[in-house]
Amino acid sequence: MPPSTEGGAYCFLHRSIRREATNYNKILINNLMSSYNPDKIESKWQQYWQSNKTFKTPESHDKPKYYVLDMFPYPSGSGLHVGHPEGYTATDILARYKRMNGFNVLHPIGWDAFGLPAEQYAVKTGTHPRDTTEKNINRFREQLQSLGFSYDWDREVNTTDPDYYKWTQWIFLKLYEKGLAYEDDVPVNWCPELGTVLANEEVIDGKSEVGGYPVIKKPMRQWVLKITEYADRLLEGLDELDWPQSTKEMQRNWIGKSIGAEIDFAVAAANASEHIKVFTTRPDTIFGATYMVLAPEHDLVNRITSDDQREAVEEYKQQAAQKSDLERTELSKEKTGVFTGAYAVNPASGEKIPVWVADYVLATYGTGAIMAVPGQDERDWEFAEKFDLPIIRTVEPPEDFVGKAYTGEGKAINSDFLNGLGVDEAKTEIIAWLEEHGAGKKAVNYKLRDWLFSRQRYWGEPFPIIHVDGEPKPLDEEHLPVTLPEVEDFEPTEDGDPPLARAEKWVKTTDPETGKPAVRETNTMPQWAGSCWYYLRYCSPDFEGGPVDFDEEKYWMPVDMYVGGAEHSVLHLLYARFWHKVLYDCGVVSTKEPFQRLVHQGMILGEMEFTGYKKDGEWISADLAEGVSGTERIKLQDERVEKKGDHFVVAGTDCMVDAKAHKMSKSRGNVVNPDDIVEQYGADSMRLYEMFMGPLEQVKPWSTKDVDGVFRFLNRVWRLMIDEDTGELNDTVIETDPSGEQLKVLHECIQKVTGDVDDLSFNTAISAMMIFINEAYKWDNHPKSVLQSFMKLLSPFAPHIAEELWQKLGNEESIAYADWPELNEEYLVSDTQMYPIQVNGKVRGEIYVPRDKAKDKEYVLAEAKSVENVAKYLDKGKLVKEIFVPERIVNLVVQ
RNA sequence: GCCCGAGUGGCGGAAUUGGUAGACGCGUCGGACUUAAAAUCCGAUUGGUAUCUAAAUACCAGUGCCGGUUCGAGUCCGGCCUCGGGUACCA
Repeated sequence: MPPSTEGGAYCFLHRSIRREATNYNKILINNLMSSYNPDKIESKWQQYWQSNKTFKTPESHDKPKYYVLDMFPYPSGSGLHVGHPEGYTATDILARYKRMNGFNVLHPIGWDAFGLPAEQYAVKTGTHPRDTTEKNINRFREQLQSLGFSYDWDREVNTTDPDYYKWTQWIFLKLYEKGLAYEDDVPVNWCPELGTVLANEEVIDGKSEVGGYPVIKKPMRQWVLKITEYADRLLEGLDELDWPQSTKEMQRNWIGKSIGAEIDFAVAAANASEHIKVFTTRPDTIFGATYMVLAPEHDLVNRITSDDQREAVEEYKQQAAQKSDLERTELSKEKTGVFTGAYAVNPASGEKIPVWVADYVLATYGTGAIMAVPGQDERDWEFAEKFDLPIIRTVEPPEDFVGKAYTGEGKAINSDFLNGLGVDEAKTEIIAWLEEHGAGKKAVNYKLRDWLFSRQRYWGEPFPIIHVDGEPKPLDEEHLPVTLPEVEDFEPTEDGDPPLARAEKWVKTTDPETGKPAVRETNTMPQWAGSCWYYLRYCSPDFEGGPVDFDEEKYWMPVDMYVGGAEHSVLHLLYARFWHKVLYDCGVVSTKEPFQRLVHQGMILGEMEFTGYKKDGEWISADLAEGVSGTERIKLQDERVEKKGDHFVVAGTDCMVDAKAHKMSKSRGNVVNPDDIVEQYGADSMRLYEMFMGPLEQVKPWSTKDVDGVFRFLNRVWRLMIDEDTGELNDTVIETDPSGEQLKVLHECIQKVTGDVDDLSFNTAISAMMIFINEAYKWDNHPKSVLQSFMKLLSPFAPHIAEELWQKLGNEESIAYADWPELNEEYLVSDTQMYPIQVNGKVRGEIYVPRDKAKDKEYVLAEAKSVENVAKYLDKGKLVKEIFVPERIVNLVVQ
């Protein structure tokens, strides 16, 4: 994935309890030798898993499969931050859980390793991006392994590996073959000061993110992928996916399908052969079209502008061209435009209407021209009002309607043969009429643009394209991969050509087919390319006959669970779906959609911060401080703040403070480094805490002191079983038949954990395990069978401690493939049933009834009424109704 | 502006179909153990009122705000407010 916010080094002052303890006397140290020691057991089991290849993906297809995937990371220089392990822990729990439930699990990881930071570092230091990338990957791998994730490391993929990008290039050739890749002159973000092209994300307010230099649009020859051809299929495919509604909605909006009509308006000027084609979703309002607008970039502008208006139009075009996209929208409150001097004929009414140029019409959407219907369009109304153009309502607004343009439902008026029809009927009617008169037809439009697929960068996949006689020509498959050439300098050339142009020997080549001189394509692919299909490579990472072995794809795909950040809701997920559908059409894959279920983990924010404001040395309220000059922001410790009403105030005052958890960022200095947490508490605590914080998909503030809670829990688990003096099992851990109570507690835990893991409610699953341990501490014996079952429940969450204790309980095999405990509902039933007794909906008492009477309405009601505190209410009034919900509640209604 | 999501103790959160609001954890307070500290263990912890004190019990209010449906609403319906995310002249 493209780099997101990166973490920096952050040093924790909070020191480990275990570490501190080492300064104390010998006895203590001896004890510590047998106390819970994550350092020791975690490295032991990580080595065990690795040397035994415990998590090697099964080769056979004999069991049901489960493919659980993380969005692979961009290996940045700052290493993992605490956001990464959140999703990774969730998927790891699922992977381990499914293995124990008899699934063949594919749980891989890899590196989205092309990208800008390594290249920028190369520009600055001359270090080859390959070296930077390799170093970063090694760091990431180590960090991931230190968290005990059960990835199959034999299936690791790396987008920068020529053996991988060979197939990225191969897929590009398929796109080219199918006519889905073409060259076009496209305006790009060109920064003259930096002498480079910038990605949209690198341009902020029309200036370069780095240096703040102006950025202009400059047309350049670019590769473009025809994703628009798949717009409909990308839209329809969404329906069957188990994805967050909001993400599907965002993709739908992005594709932006709208159904309407294309209508031709004849130009009523001297040279009357011209037509203006418009797209509209409201053809029913055509009788209200009182003028037309062309985008400033529209081809027809020059041809139809009258001589006396030419100067004004030219000037307007100039102005519009200089505006950045942002300026255009920023100034949107005030509409601008110029009359062309030309008129067109409304094909429905036969009226002559003026044609204007205005930048509120976008050249890139629809036909770049509109029929303006101020009566039913707010923008048109605004424009018409400003330039005093006629307004005709063609839909009758409701009587109580107050406002300008009316865009709602209603009967057609002022519309000749459409009068009286509703909006939908009128649309159908007018489209038929237009088609009949050759003036228009039904049409569909999309917001989705074709995908600009080339970058003027070094660190990306080279295109498998040469140019012969100025024409692009694809290379044959046998010439793949086209590997990146070595260059001295990673910056663009002085002419603005991409860095690859510096590799002259590489660029100048010959056409292998004809022997003619040829030049190689010097653009590279964008970072999205590698991430568009990596999930397929995992199915058969060493396959040499194509991007993926069809049989493996057929078994493993689609991805059953895909977890990653919501920031990839549109682009990555849409591009990957697009490629997947193309590969489906090529017969490379058997599935129409790659990711069946998708979940976004919520962002982890920094620790809660309190900020107070002072002016002239006095506290002032935060809500008053904004915009007041000379205020001073002061970060406050927790104890200097107290809650008053709905908000927090500086202790002892009425001055409000800002209480907020902020996004982690280097500049704010609130980045938490997972390494520090692992060092202090161990990987199991880290995993457990990240899952215990709250629901996976929710945004949550980090709180290091809360890690103590899960760390204590693991200590309690350890001590329940292990005698700290001997390091052996406690005397209470014995081979014996569990009591009914013990079975009840265990099976309640089994039920809760199993259900919660299925629902991804990891936080409540952990809470259920805590309850189990709290209960188990009350027992004077601990049957091994019960503890074994509990260790299985714990193992997906805290695998190291689970393996260690599993072994201490006498098991020789890893717990990773132990059978998940089976729920026996019989054990859940207690001897008595408790009923809360309400009077008029308020709880006034509770009763316990024997199990065999639990559903006996007469009995329960009689018992209920005999409760002293209930009876006193019954005495006061008349019992009018009795509500009895079996095994739930009793409510007595008294008047 | 539009589209999504969320508002529950001092804090993170729980309550999966309308059925005892605050599980579990953090923090805080009190106690036990200890020469002492740490660790550990036990108890209390939404606010208020009443019963002489304590224990205990009872009652009232309480899930962003206002209203509704229901025997019963954190949960359902209508109208707002606040925060977060996305998107923005898309005809």
